[in-house]
Amino acid sequence: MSAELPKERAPSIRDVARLAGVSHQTVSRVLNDHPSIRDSTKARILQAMEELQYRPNQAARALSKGRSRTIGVLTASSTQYGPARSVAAIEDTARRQGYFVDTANLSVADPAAIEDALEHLLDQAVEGLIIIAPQERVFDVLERMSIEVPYVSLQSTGNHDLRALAEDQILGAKMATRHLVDLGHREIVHIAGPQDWTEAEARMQGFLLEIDDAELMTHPPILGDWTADFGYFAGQELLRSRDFSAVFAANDEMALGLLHALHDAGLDIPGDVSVVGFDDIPVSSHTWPPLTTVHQDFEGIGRRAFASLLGAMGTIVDFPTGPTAPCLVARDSSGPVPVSRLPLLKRY
Amino acid sequence: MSAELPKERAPSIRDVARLAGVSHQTVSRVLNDHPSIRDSTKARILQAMEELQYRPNQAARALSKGRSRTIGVLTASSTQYGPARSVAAIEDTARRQGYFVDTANLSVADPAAIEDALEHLLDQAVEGLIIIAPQERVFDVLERMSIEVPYVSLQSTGNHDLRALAEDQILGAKMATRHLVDLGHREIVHIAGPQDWTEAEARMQGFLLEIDDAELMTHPPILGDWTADFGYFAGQELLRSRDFSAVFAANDEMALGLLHALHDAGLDIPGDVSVVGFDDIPVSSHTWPPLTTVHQDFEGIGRRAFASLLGAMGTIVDFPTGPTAPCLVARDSSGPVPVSRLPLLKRY
DNA sequence: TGCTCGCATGTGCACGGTCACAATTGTGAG
DNA sequence: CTCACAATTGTGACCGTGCACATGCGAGCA
Repeated sequence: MSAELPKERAPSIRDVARLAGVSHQTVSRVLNDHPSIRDSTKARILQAMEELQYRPNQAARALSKGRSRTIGVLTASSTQYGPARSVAAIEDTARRQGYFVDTANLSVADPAAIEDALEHLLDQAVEGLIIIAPQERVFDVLERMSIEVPYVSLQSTGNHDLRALAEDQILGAKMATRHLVDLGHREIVHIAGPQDWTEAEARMQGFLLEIDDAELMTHPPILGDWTADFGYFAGQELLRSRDFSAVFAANDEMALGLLHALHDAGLDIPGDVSVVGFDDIPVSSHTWPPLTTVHQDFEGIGRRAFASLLGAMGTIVDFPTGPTAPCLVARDSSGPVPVSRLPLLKRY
Repeated sequence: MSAELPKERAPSIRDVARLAGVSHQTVSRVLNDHPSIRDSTKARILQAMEELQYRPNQAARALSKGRSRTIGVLTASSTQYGPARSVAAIEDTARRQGYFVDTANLSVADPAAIEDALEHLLDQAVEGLIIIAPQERVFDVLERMSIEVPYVSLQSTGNHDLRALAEDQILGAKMATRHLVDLGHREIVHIAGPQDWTEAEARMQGFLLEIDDAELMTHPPILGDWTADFGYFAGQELLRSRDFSAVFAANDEMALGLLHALHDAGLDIPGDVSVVGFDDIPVSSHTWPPLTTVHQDFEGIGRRAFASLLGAMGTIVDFPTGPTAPCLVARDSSGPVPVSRLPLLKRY
């Protein structure tokens, strides 16, 4: 904690000008590195800035240029590992490009809250929006408010060039499913994410496509809410009502809850049941047993989203946005289908 | 994605004034709800605003008032559950109070990066700073840059009125340790967090205080880095070199890694070894076995930090900041000390 | 030598609010 | 009916930068 008592105004471009013996405009030119300035003048000005600890006033700049150099990030799940990671990457990339990032977090995703959060971001005159709250409702509100700012959704609704992301999700889910099929599993069930999340849908789609490819059948996926609690609940349900030798959960948290339920029932993993998750959150390699999952490049996704937004804002993008294709990380929660599986499961 | 072609300037206070047939100043008064305005006039102006979709320009306001209504959050670990949760709470509270939040994330915590991030925030003319990067280095940089903005650290260095937080950390650690002592454990080891994190220090301190109170002895704590990977490594080390019946890990991730190592060694939890974590991250209730841990009110901490910052910024705080004392959540990873423990452990 | 041209720099205003102060209108007492 | 005084509204300057345009100056060329 600290503060200066005088509370005087910060030095302005004119203060610098006076000290350097030039006009304020010349100082401005230095700030925007205009080509034609004598080197000696420039040096003098830079020194004056240094001396006064000059710091350009963003508000004034925004006012006069009509550009805030700020983007808004609307997130509905900033406490989850993936989104948090992506947001961090967005912030990092944006900062490098001289942009500021304003975040608005949705604790509840009802329309009023969504609108409130968007209003807040718009009040800041953001030049673009990144949405990490892929519920359809958000887009409804976005539509209704007739937002005049370019926006990009991390989860891709398919309208813009982030489509690649959705494809990655499908691919990842196919890889996970294929992995189980290759291990000999024939009765595989899927615990999906919330219906209105594009990611959840893509993963489910990938699962179903692969099941179809392998000419297998499956029960309708259970629709969850991403939480470990739900995974636990789903596990209990599955044990009560279904025959299966493998489960593909749409994210690691649900997979974790599922493991818990299976353990509770005295089942061996992967002896009795194989489990595969999605995301590769940091604890996945230390669950018991360590979780087979699909690794995602959350940071790449974030960078890509920002690049895409810059594009939509009319800026040419010239920095690496390198996304990585998802890859399967086979650990110990998945294994060959047990020969003696059926009698064991029938008990439940 | 969407955009208006005309690209005309947004309506200003003067446009509203013209439409309502008043002076721009009167409009301004409505915006700042000045007391003496005729109701009829006010109504007319409000309607004009509505009609023009008027939105006050924050940049202009900031420029003329010299206040940005923005606070900066510097975080070094925004992808971890606790900090993420606190940041979300800060953002939420700030928004409710009409403040904007600018975040800068430290991917690496070297002085240059810290300085860069701080520069970025100061460029935005933030009125206050919340630091969630409690490494001492950050404060060194803060000192060196002679920041003129009030700041508050989420982890409390003891200089300001967040001291309560540190006390909570100590208390929580004491509760965890006491829990193990009460179960009959006499050889308890501690896996601590990084040395330069105030939280890690507070938890270690709580542990040592309680051990002392119980007139027990302990090995010097192992200094970790908060990650599950480290917890796993630490577990292997402990098994190789120490006798113990219980471990108190400074956070849940490390506790998780530790569980993994213990499982690998074929040990039963809590039959052979009891484990207690700290934080109560959402997956803790679904690890195997479910983890006994200390629940923290991350949101309360965030709110409290913001309130404290407002105080430092000279604003009277009049909203609930309710922090919750930490509480022990006893699950299945801790149990009575095994009678036949010593011979079993000696093997390692 | 006179004129054009490009570089380096200066002048004045606009951006969209707020503030201090002035002007106008309304109200009640004498 | 008049006047003091409060309630309401208006006027103009200013916050810090950037832009459009003007100016001064030296070089190149006929």
